[in-house]
Amino acid sequence: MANYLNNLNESQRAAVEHKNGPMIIIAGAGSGKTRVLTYRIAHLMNQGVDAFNILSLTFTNKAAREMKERIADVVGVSEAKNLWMGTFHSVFARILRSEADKLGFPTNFTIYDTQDSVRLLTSIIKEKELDKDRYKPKQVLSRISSFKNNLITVKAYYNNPDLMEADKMASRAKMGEIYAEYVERSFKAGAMDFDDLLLRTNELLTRFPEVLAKYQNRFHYILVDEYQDTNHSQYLIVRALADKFQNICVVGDDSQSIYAFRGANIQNILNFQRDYENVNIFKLEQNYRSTKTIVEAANSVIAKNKTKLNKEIWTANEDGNKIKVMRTYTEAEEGRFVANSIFDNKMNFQLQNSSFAVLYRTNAQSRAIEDALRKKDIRYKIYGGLSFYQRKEIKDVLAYLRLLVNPNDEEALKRIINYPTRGIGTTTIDKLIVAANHYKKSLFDVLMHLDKIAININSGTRTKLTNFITMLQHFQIEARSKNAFEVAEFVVKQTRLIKELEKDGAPEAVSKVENVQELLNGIKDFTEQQLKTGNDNSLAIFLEDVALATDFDSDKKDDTPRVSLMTIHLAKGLEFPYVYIVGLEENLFPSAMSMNTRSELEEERRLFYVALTRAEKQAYLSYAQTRYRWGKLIDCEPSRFLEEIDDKYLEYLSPKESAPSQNRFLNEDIFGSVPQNKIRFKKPIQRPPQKKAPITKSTFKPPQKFKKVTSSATANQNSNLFDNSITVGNIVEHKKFGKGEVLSLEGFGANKKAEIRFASVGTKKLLLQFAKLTIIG
DNA sequence: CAATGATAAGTTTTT
DNA sequence: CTTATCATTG
Repeated sequence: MANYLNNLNESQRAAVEHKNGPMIIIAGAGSGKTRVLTYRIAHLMNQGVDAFNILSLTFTNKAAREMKERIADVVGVSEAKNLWMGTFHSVFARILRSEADKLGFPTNFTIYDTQDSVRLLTSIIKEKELDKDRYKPKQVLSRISSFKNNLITVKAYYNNPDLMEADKMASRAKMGEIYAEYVERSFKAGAMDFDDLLLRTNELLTRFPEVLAKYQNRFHYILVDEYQDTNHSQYLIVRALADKFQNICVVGDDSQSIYAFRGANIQNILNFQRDYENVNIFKLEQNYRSTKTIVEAANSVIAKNKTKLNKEIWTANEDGNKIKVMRTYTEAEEGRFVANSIFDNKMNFQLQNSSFAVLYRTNAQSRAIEDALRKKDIRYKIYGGLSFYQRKEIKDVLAYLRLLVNPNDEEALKRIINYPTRGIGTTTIDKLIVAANHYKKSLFDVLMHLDKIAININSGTRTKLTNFITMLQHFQIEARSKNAFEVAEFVVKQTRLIKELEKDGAPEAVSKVENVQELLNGIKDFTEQQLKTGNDNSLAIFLEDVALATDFDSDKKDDTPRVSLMTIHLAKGLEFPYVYIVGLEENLFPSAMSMNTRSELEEERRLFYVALTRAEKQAYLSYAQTRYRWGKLIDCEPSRFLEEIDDKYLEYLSPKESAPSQNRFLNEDIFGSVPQNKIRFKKPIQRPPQKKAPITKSTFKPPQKFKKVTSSATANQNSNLFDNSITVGNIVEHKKFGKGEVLSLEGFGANKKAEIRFASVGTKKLLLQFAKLTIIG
């Protein structure tokens, strides 16, 4: 079985065979990094290292699972099972569970997700009667998060005049107070947020030398993937654990560091050689994934960054096609371009949907793509966005389960104390919170001892609260004799949650019911799985998996090949033959929020680099000249990244410069079923510089067929663009507002608005493209 | 206290 | 445009 080494090139093999001492593998995009990592682990095991002594930290749980499978192919399933493998968060959550008592946490501590954290902060800010516009819960959370990621505890915060000064300057002087209360409250609730999982691990390892020694001795070999995306807290954990044996292997690519916004510190990888002695450096510079064009184009982009390690990514692959650039007038057209192009490629080259990925900067962009794909009957799957477990109906059910596992879980309790409605309103809940804070007890404790505390609640409400508690206790008793699935089923039945949803009657309620049912199925699967593997099938583990699940983990058994839609962040580590990167516009990509500093911009550029290097055969870049933002049409400029790619790698599918109005029809023809390669432009068609000519009736008359489409505004959002028949003085009729007189017109094209005085509702400004107006005089 | 409708605010990126 | 929060009424 040792022949796996023959599958490696020289530098890969050297990295796999290096056994002891600190080592860093600088692995360029597509250089076979995962393969090296898996083979290295398998190789260690083949050389007699016990699986129990290997800790491997990956970026997603899915990556861990897949690596385990591949290792199992080499060393056998039963051996591979014993490996410690997973994300930082999941591995250390597991360790924290077994050591929780030392830190004063219950073994069944809850993991707060972002939403829970935000809710708790909202509550705290309200209780302290602070201005919630000044203290925006989300911003406060990200500040606290950065404290935690840098191991700044509440105490450390108060010992740091600079930090306090900074908050004062930002007129958030009470930041420390909020931070303290937040920590106190989550502790009381027996809950850790995402950052706590790392911070508390650090606390555990620092405060308890015997615990540190235990895990140091357990993990003889430590491997960290995506090292460029580790934050300070993670860095310290790794350092502490590796301190004894120094068998630390980190893998990463500084060019793919894209998580600075959540505390990732690119210096971790840049300084690795300074942090450890006698570091062995391995560079994987040969790209096996992409064509020469793609590799070199990506190189030409990343070369613009100043902060980076020296490496030269090259490939022996064929040149391949040029990267195709498409400009469209609207985002809807951009979607259609993508859908049609995928369709054509599928037909021309007999490809499956799974060969394609559409990557975007923000989740909101998926909509236009989805619409277009649906119209073409192309199956797709969206990764990320609102994940299944974040949906309201799911979180509600989960809240009940969370409460069974950890009654002190404040956020879960607040969530369901009045859902389904049982007559316990905000006034009562506020009173309970005040009491809980006063007695320094959890909400649940207060509820349990209502009769023993001073609280002003009338007898009717008191009964309701007692009933609620009785119900919970009932659930707890059931939970003792039932498995996770049975409990969940019982809870859903008893609370009539599904009935509640059904009586709602809204169209989306149906899918909510389905979702709850699917959750139950999921728990059933989980229970059976756990039973089979002999693992603990407790609800606690299920809830932990749910809280830490990366979206990729929830792969449903569904073998229909689908086009993948995801943000570029989620695409890291993946590869697809055909990749469409959409929305290449200034303020979108690079994001408007990330253009203030050089380092932010460099991160955006790395993001673009990551996107580009996902492609194996063919990359497409597209941008729209207008885009809807909050319902308003805005003009867009092409992204600077388009300019940054050496022109020799690009091929423009649309004329580089031309009036949008004329171009629109050209594009419309391209969208037809004509095979694409017949109408490609070899060179950008140069047109006289004619920037954004306002579209007015006098410039041209649209062909008849477009006019016809206009009648249905939903079919083509720009439809009324060409409907210029309305003039000042017209009497028009509106479906809802009735008759009115057109007072004035403003704006052009899709932005064209009319001010109309209606007899019924007075004067209103309406966007012509949406308002369905009939001219009656 | 609950249900309904009005208004405001918000989109980077995620464990 | 969508979601969350607020204000009003029953």
